[in-house]
Amino acid sequence: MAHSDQYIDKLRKSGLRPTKQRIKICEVLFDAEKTFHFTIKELVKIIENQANIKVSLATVYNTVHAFIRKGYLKEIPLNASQSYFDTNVTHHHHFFDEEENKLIDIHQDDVDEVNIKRIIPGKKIRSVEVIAKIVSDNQSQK
Amino acid sequence: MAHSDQYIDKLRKSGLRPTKQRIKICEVLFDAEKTFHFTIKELVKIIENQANIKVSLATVYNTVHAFIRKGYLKEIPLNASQSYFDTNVTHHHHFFDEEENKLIDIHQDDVDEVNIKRIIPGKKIRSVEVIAKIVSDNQSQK
DNA sequence: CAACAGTTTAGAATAAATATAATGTATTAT
DNA sequence: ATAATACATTATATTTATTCTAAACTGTTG
Repeated sequence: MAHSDQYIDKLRKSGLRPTKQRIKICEVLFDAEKTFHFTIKELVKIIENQANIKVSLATVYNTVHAFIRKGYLKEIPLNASQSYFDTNVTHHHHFFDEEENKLIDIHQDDVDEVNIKRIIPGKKIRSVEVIAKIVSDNQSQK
Repeated sequence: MAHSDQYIDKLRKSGLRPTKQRIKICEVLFDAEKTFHFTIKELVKIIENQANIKVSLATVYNTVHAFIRKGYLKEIPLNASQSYFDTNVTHHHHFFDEEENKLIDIHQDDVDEVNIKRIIPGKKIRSVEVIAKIVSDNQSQK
């Protein structure tokens, strides 16, 4: 299976040995047809449902964070009670639906390059993310 | 004191009665020469230092959230273990220094208008925020 | 001054995230 | 292969931010 090799590669590059549990996590994260957003809790639930194997919370946390460090996952900047992660690591942005508490991807092409004129001496920009909060548009009413 | 009247006004408009504790919170938040960022913990510490009066955690949380609802404070979208708030409610953006865990304002004029081409049916954009994560620029090294 | 509505508070409850320490598994050198 | 070693996994405990709760308090009104 070609996928499996990729997972092993990702794990090794993240400084982790390829174990059954970690490969299972990779399958859920990187085998999906589409990229998706998740919280740790949701990820654990998905694994539990699909799985013939038990993976502990701690392992999930550790593996996800190793992938974040390495850039295989992204954390979505959102002040929520739980952290949101994204398997889409390409440069893109988000709508956050405040009423349904749902994230929606905005493709990079749908947002003009964000041009920041200010610079901080000795620092460089590692990433730029746009969060657009949306709500129902009840323009008709009132 | 003219300031005091403003505080009472803000509290009333937020659906809160003007009490000693709440006015104290207003003083710390809205009396500063410059706008600033804070976590609840930091806010409590500032109040404790300045104060002749004890204000409980619960009161601080409740009051801050009432102000957020009303738009007198802004929550900064950042996936951190604690929530970050901003007394600057004008439209602006942030650098987040990942090494020092520090927020830096970016004035609206320093970022070109973010143009989002995509729309979500039935929804309207309530706010657009840019977060630029920055790290040390060790360009000299390798 | 008694009754009432709304406040404040300390402490308890909740929940996410992280740390710990014991047990389990894989790898290495022999 | 096998013993020795290094790394993993797990359940559980801990930590920390936030929210809830219930009792005590304050101030206003009849």
